[in-house]
Amino acid sequence: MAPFQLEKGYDPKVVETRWSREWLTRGYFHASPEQPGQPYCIVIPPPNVTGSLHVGHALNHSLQDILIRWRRMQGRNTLWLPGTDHAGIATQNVVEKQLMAEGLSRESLGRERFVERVWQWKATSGNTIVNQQKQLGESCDWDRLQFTMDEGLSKAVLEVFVRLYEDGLIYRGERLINWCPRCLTALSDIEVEHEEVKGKLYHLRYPLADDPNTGLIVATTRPETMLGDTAVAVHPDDPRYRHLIGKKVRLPLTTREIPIVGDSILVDLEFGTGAVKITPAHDFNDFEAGGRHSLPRIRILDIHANMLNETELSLATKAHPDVATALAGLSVQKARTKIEQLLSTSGALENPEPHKMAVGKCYRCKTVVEPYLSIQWFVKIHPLAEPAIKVVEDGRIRIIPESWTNNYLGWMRDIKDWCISRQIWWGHQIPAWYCEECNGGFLRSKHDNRPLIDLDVPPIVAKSRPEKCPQCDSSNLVQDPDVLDTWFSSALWPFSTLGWPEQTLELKTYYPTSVLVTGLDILFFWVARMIMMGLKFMGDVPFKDVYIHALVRDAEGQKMSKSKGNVIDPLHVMDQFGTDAIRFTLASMASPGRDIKLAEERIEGYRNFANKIWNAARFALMYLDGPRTALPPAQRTFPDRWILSRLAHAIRAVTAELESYRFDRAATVFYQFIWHEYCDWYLELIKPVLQTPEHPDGASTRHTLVETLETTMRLLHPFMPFITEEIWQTIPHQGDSIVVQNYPASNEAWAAPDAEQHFALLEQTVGLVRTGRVLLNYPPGQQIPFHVGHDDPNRQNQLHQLQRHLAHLSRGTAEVRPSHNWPAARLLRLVTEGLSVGIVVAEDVDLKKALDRLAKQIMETDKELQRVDGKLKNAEFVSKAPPDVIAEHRERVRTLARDRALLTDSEQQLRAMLTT
RNA sequence: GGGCGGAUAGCUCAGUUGGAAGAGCGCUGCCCUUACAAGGCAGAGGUCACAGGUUCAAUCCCUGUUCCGCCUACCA
Repeated sequence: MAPFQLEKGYDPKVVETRWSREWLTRGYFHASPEQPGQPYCIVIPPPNVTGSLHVGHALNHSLQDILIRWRRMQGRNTLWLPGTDHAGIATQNVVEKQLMAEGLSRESLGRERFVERVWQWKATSGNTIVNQQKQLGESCDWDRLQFTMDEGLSKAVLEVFVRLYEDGLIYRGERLINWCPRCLTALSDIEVEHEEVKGKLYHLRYPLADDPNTGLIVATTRPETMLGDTAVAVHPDDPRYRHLIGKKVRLPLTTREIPIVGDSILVDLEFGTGAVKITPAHDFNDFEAGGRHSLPRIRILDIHANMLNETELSLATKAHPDVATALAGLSVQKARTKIEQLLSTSGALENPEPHKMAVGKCYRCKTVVEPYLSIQWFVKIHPLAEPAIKVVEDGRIRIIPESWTNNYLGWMRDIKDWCISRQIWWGHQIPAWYCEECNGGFLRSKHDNRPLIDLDVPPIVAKSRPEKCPQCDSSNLVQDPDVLDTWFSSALWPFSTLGWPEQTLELKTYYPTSVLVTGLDILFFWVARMIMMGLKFMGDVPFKDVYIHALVRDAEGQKMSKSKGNVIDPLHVMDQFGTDAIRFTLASMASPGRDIKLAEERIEGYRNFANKIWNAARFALMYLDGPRTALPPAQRTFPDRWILSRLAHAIRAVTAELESYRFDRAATVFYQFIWHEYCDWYLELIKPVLQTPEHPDGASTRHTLVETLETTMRLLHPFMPFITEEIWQTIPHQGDSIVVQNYPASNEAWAAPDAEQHFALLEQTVGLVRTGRVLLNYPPGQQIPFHVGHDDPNRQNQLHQLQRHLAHLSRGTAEVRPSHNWPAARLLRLVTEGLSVGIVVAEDVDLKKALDRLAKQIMETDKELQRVDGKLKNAEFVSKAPPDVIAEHRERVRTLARDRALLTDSEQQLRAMLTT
């Protein structure tokens, strides 16, 4: 007796709400080091606390959940550790926008109240994404949800900072850094996105100091920085200019004279005019060159990337008074136009030419960043990078797909020191203090009142605020106002979340984690840094595998973005097609090394797949009344033995694909097995048994039906957790939830090569009959009489055994006997590979379609025959190809020739029918 | 500028340790056959980007070319 009935169509909503809640209530996802089983741990890439679930998360999280559910069912001690990232700049921007709407600003609030305000915001809105993750069915251990600014994780950050400082791997220095004039903070190199734009290459004429009638033409894309020039460089081997090295030029618009230096690194003989202006305070290369030639650095821009005010400008650059007036306070863009005018008027501007160039933009707000001279904190990265290179080279960390390995190694070998200080308020404040007493007081910034601390002021670095200055005992200490790069705390994620620096049981059990699943976009931001920090502080890799998945794009291959309006909202899609459908879609499209172009039709297709599964379960439930007997596999009916064999194959295949992270291929296996093998053939094959009361095979067939369906649900569960749970609960089963059942293991006793062979013949025969039916315009419902036969006596014998199935699946009455015994008249004969079927032709049938088909098949057979025979006639092929290949070709020629004869025969008979 | 990946059916993509080209969607025809029309059955559709080379045999291996993505980079 079926315990429940299922609705006619699958309605995901009710099912999903119920089970996602139920799973959590029952605590299935809670992990504990005491649990048995080999540990399997994944830490989630913590999404920004400001975020909401986008389709990239959906992909990333679906893949992890598949792995986690799979391993959990395999009996591993499984932990999927969730959390969110405080996302310094991004979050600060969100809250600042809110303040702006209220007519406030962070400066007006002050640091303390602002940070309080962000925490408030986090408390009310910060869990959006977590709730959405639960909706997606993610089987994270939510009891262990972490936030990068939680107390424990902050403790880890302090510990790491202090130890790196003590090891000499963190230092404070004055450098050119990437500055975002909108976020008003430094950025690391990788936080800058480069974009190619059309600019101009300007030619400026700098007259020689001792011979103003001659001069140098320098080429530049940024004429507005010329007031900050402190030298001009030429190549020391350049015959055009070599003699000028050591002389001076007069810097236009100013009263300054600057030297001409020889520099073979900065100057490319081939490019531009061969002469380059050097502006050490506003260009990375020029900064380096300035260092090489001990040039002064003249800053002409303020923190907003505007020109300094009139006084500052004239003082710093010795610009002519009218020039300083004209330029003061202008933005870079406006200053460029103005300078162009001024130079043009003074005759120093030569013809500019169009020029492609890359501009850097802030990855958070897309504002053009400026190279900016300032004092920042840096991580000395090479000592950390070296071991991180080695573990990948040695295979202790495997990157999948492997092709990204070189990318990683290349970047790591050329890595630059990491600028970790940010001039924002939301984040981990740098644990460094400065003594105001010893240093005679600090100036404060006009903008936000931060103390301005010179490079020569020694920091006191400690995990907590020192009581007093070790030099002078003063308690007048000022903490460094900067906070750390968000990615600094993220880098510690695999061990900080497990309790480090405490030596917890969790840390011992789950570190190193098993695999890190992530998109390529944060390979350098995050993955590389986790590897470095893990090796440094845990002495071991943070994970063994790094699986890198694709980026999700829209159907046209465009990057999804709000401004383009092409964003697919996973929540909307989940609502429309069901969570299982979107999960399965993303898994099926996760082919390595290729971006995902996501179209809604695909999701719809897998919604249909879910519905198909649902109806297969309904079918099973309809026919489960009556006893069920478990016979040994070998004693079961042909359809049962066949489907068990195919199921065993599916189990092997899915497991192998999961082991190699081929989610896409696993999905194909499921689709093929469930839809085409299980539904299209198996369920059809057993209908006669199920629909016959008291059928002798009934009890065993019902058992196999349940057994295969139940196993398939467990096999599929990691991919489609909701529908499989719902069906599993409805059909006969043991246990409380599919979540905690064993994952199917391949069963050798199920393998039945003979049944598979029988099936191939059955499928081929039924296919031919059905084709014939269409050619003769017999409607699908009409019973038709037909003959079947095979050249091979073994096969002929198999056909006899299959007779009932043939008749049932072809909807007709089957006569099995050799084709030479068939009636000559009124028969459409179709032939493939020795197999013949003959379908009785009724009086009023139009034979044209059938004749066309026969003619076409004869042609194709001929073509193939020629091709294969041609190869066999090639002496070199026969002498050099392996014997089994040659034998195969010979066999093929024989079969084709036979088929051809029979087909021609059939055609003639059909034509004869036309004339009678 | 350097590196990587891609080019296979109308579309989106699998695949081949080299030996008869695959799926899904879409399309065409016939069917509401008592699990499913979100369905069933049958079918059409491809010199596997181009040019060379290796081989008995290349969609697959090698070289070059073109086009498209991505990463990276200081050509002022």
